[in-house]
Amino acid sequence: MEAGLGWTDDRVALLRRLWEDGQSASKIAAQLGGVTRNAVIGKVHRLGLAGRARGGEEGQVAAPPSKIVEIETAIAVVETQAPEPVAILSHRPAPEFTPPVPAPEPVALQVSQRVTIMDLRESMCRWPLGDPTTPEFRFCGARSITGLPYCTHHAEIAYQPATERKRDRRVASFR
DNA sequence: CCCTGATTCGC
DNA sequence: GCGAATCAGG
Repeated sequence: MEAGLGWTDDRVALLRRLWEDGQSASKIAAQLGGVTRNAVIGKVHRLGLAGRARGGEEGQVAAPPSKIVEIETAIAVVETQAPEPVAILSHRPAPEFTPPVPAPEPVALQVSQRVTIMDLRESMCRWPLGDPTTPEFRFCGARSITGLPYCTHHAEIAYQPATERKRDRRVASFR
């Protein structure tokens, strides 16, 4: 599953916006998923956008990302990152984003930090928390398992064997 | 040691 | 075109 990664128009567009927004290559890579920061930098150069957003004169500091971009990015992440576990357990979010089914189950106690897209790092859990269309949207942010995008808690929810999923019906609830 | 982007070069 | 390895630096 999850074929066709690579620089699709979508991903390139996202890359452009984030880079021009002053995001670091590593953060952009983490958000895109499936690519390293080297790949991002390489692509940036090939696209001819090397050198950050220069307002004109030197000493110009990149402006902080707008709220809109932050939210758009969050949505993009959910659409490009979450598909793996989400597509299996529930259904891919519709264009307008269909809120996940309410979770009647008390998925154990979780003490996560919750981080915004801005503070999300490669080693942090990328499990989406809440509604991406709201400013309150966050990612789990807990230490992720090496090699996986999620922490132990969310990895358990994300990667459930098809067979086991049948009897032990657990729903991906983004909480 | 954490991070940053830049460049090279085999694929 | 792509991106890992590497370089140079903060």
